[in-house]
Amino acid sequence: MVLSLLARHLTLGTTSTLAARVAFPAAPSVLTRRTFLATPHPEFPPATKKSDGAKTTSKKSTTTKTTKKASSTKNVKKDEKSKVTISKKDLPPKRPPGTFLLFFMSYLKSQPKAKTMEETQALAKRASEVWKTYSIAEKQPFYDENEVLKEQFQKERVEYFRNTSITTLKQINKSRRARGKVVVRRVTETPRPVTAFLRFVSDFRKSTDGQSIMTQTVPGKNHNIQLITAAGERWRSMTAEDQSPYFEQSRKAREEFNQAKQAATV
DNA sequence: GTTTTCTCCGCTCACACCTG
DNA sequence: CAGGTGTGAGCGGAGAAAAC
Repeated sequence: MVLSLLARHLTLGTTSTLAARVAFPAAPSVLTRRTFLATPHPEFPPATKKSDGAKTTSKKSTTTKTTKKASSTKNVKKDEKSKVTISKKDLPPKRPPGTFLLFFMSYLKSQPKAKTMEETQALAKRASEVWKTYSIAEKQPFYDENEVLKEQFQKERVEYFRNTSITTLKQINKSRRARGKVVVRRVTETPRPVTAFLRFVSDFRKSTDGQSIMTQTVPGKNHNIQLITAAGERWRSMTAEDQSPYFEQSRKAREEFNQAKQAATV
């Protein structure tokens, strides 16, 4: 299992061929590779998520949850004031169907229509069986189609966030939260400038100390957490003089960011 | 709601700082 | 004072279509 995950990662870095994708079907493409904070976070966690302790899980902490809930209630009045009617065209573009779904749709067209729920389920099962027997060459057209659709989707999404007002997004998210769905997050085209400490973390990562931490194996502890913890200790032990270049860089970046923001609003 | 597979993304951890 | 900003590995789950 661990080996297969490792192999998957190694493969991802160098190839995006169909062969690799078929060998490791769940592997995301290099282009769409995402990091936690590069990705916008939900303003509010999904209602179903719960904390189960300090361990690394996909659950949200309860404290964050309650405070977020409180701020949500606080904003209700504001939302009502700026209420807009949401039509279908205001909704964000839908994700494109995956390779299997593209195959599934074409498979359904080639089969007699299902008359009952049981028949539909049987069709889905048969489709998956057929899909599994397909060779790489036979799957290729579906991967190609999916690539085209994905590219189109990325463009549409950028366009959508560029043209959709905050009021509309708030209205959409209000409805989504009510249904227990994850909120739609605006994709920021110009991320905020990096802080002094984060600039230091980036340098620390490249340093010999940082590199050695990343190659150490401590069971149950993420390399990255070790690295940032060590970076925090180092940061606190640094003199103001040592820290000043980072603060200076941060200050400059912030100035530029603010200037660009001002220029954009004029 | 149910079935299928695949892709994408939310979330976790640590840290400090800054903005709204 | 919450949340966004950077780093990234890795897990879990939502959502995509179609039929009823």
